[in-house]
Amino acid sequence: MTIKYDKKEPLYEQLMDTIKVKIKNDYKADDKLPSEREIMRKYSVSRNTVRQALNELEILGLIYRQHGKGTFVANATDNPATLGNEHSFTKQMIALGRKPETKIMEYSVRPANKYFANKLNINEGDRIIKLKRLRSADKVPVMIDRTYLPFSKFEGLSAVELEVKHRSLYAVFAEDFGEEFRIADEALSAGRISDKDADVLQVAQGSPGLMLKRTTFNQQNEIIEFTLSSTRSDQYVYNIRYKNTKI
Amino acid sequence: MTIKYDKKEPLYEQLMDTIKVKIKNDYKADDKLPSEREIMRKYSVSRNTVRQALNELEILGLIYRQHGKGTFVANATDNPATLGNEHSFTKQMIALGRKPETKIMEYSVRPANKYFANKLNINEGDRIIKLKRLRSADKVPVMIDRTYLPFSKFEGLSAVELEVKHRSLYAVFAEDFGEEFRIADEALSAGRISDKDADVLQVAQGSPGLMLKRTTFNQQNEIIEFTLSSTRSDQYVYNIRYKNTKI
DNA sequence: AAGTGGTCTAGACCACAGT
DNA sequence: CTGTGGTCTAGACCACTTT
Repeated sequence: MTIKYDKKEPLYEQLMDTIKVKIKNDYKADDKLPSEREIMRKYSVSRNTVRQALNELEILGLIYRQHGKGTFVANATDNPATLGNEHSFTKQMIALGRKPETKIMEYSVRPANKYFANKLNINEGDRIIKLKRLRSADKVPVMIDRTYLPFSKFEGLSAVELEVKHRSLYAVFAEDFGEEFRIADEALSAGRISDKDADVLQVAQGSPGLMLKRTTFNQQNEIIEFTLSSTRSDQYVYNIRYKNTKI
Repeated sequence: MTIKYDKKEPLYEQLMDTIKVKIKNDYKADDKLPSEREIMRKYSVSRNTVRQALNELEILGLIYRQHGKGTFVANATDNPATLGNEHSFTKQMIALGRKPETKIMEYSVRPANKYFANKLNINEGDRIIKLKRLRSADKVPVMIDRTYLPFSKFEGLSAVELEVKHRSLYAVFAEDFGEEFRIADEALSAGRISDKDADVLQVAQGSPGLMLKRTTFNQQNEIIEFTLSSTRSDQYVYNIRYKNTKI
């Protein structure tokens, strides 16, 4: 792996990606990385560039540093991403050096029953779009999302945009439908993965899973999305960073 | 406010504090800060030093930058609720109309093993305080917290303060020890409640539970707390509200 | 003493936004 | 075009850890 000037990507990002791959393939937790000065010589970049790459990796929780001792690989299962407040599955997985994939298992339009009418704050019988997606990382199934959308707001939503063009749901909401989200409420709990989902996620029946419900509101405070997610507990950790804003 | 070389504090931290005060007193949300080059001249520091200070403020969520336009004051009330407010177990239960109770099951001082030394970023063998607490709501057991603190920072911590006087851990940290938290990283996952905890929480063995790890950093970025929580999935839901800042 | 990460300088050029 | 933040270099010295 070499670092090139002519690429569009900044040097420190190329360096980050290179180190990410090495962490994933060659190193294990608490292994020592080469010193900043060694990395600098090896890739012919300045020390500031090396430090910029390492700073980002530190923020992502992939490495930790000890003054006077060195830079070490963090335990990936303990502290995966801290990613600000990034709650996009795809971006989280990329940040962790894993290859995300999303497969649409179902795309249908149907009348809302009482439960979903209530969740989307529409009338029973109004049409809704149901989108069932399997999220994987490095070919390992991680999460099943069931997303329910009011048809009236997203008529013409194309599965192709999501699956083939790899656009995020929020990007399509904003760019194709002018629906910018203002608030997203998430509720996390633990439960047993249903037998049907367990087969898809390739875990034993009765396995525990992280369950997530999300309700998203647009700028006019209308509900634009209700999603139920079921997640393999051994493959996914939900990270949140709280900042004390009091100065 | 001036920046001085002779102080122990690095220049960029002095600059951070100076700008923090200005944000608090002189600016309001979305106000434009002076450009990096202006700040550089004003305080006679290099641009890298200015950028280091601004990077930290950006990570803290106090400012945001726009390429080509400038640096602006962020809205302080954004993104997830700060700890000590809605995410205090006690306040959350009160908000739900339930009567919270906390019982200290264990309070001990012991040498840190490798795992906890690593988690608290101290040396193996350094003393730590272990605090095990059972949280209940309306007499129903909900959560077991195991909190580990560096003894060097909290020598003299009294269990009485917590149990009898009903003060929160964060209140005691701040008021009795001058340790204000700056960042708290939480990792949520699902798992099976251990047999020992299942007895205490009065659930069947093997029941799923919401597992939480929290690492708290003080203003100097030192770790002041590491907590492991095990929660009854039928009694506790973790809620987060995301707000969209941009637009 | 030697090696590590942490801080700092004084430059330079690039990419983006507004005139 | 000017001014902004973003990236990058080639040095320097400091603070900490281990030998």
